[in-house]
Amino acid sequence: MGKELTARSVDYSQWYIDLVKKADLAENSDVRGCMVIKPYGYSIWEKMQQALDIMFKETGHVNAYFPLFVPKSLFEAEEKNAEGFAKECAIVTHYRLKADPEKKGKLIVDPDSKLEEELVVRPTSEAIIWSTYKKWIQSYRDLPLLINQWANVVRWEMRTRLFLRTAEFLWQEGHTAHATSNEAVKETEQMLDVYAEFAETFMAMPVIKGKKSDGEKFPGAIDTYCIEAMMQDGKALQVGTSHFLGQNFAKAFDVKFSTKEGKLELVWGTSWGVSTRLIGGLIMAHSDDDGLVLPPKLAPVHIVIIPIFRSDEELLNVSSKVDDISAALKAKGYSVKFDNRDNLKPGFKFAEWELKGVPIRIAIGPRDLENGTVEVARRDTKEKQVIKMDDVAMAIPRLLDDIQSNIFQKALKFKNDKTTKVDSYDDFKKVLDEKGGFVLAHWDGTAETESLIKEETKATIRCIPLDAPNEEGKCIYSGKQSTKRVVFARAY
RNA sequence: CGGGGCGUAGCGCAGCCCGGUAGCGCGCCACGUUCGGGACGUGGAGGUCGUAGGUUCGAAUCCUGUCGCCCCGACCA
Repeated sequence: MGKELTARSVDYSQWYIDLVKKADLAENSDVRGCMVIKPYGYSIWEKMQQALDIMFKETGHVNAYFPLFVPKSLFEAEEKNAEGFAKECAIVTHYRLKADPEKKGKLIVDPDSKLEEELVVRPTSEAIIWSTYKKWIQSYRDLPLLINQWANVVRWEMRTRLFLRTAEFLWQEGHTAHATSNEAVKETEQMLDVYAEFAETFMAMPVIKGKKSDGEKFPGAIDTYCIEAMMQDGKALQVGTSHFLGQNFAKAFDVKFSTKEGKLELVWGTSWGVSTRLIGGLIMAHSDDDGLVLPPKLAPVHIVIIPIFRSDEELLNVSSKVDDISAALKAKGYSVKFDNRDNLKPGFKFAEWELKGVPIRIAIGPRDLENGTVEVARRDTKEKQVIKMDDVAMAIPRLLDDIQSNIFQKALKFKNDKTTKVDSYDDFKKVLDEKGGFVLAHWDGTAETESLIKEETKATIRCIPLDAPNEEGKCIYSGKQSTKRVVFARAY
């Protein structure tokens, strides 16, 4: 990726794309706006899925799967939702091709196969799921209904960027139905907490939990909660959302239940999701000029072992030791890769695995065999130490824990250092241009002010933080009264 | 949809202005020397130059159309 670029340079965006490609995570597909996730990139997604899925199950959710296609009449049922997504939908209008009578070997859409009703390729699944929930929910005994699905969705974005915004992406979407507003709000907040915990514990990425302004919230939601993370160029990235839907979808799809008292009431809903964008966030939050830095809890390979050898015989000797070490580490549940390729020199392998972000590298050569030692190098700080072979199985777990927390602390410090309180519009603009990051400022709560600030500075209100203390102040733009600071930032 | 750029070997690119045997680097294959921080030598395989048409004795190169991609905007719960 070239030493002239650093993780925080103005060319961050290009640097990021290059890294995604060089680390073998993903590439642009020949299909417009779509992405091919390569095996190494996908394995990171699988690690994320595993961890999240456990957390969803622990909070009482189950997995199911709903159709990719949403009949247009269902899609338009919840007006705000439909309107919000209308401009970025792929639509199926025909179901058949036929041989082109004009051009041999070519196919055309068969005009006779026009669908009576178009099918929208889901940009999100509320419509199809709530139309199904109507059939599933009759009584308070059917509630709460706590379902998640792992799926792909399609949003026909004008411009795309690997992982951060692609025309098709993978995600999970939870859709729950509840008997009371209070319970649904609790669910919304609980899942936001799950996301925040996942981001901080697994991704080692500190986040701010908050609510979106009315202008930024999910179409069809009463409240949109989100977690916002900071990338190393100081820009914000929304990495998860949780929506309190009120009774909007229940109304649109006529989903009612009988209460214990025999009354018929509309159910209350939530939806929440995280996507493969998390991978982009992970990369941009931790990587350095040598490549990815993966937190141990999400690294597909925890430890790579690189043999140093001159001859087949030396490789054989090293290998037998490696087998012992590798077996001991695997027994503790770690993923271990023995890179015994004989066409590459050790230095090349070091660089390559660093590029891929493997947290720990162990090198073993003839010298180590003599001394009963190995060289252990950690990816995050690049420190190397020589330790006794017998100590490896004990030392590695500690080291991995240390790496996990070190990466988090580093990101936390960065986030805190790049978070600034400002009280005037001039300071606001100055901080955005010179320092970047999150800017905490008073806002009068109006959509007009929000959109004017966005227009003039490209900064958006990332969220109204849940933990913001009440504080009297004046809106930096309009000077009107405000009781809380909100988080502004330029964002991806 | 606007502004800019690019389609030539698996990848990255040169060649095009000024038409004349399709090249370079990386990677790949074989052999040898190397191997504790991105090795080297020798030999080899691999391309209808995005696509359609035109000009020409002859087109990667000139002309026209067309398709696609990338970057910057507009757009983006």
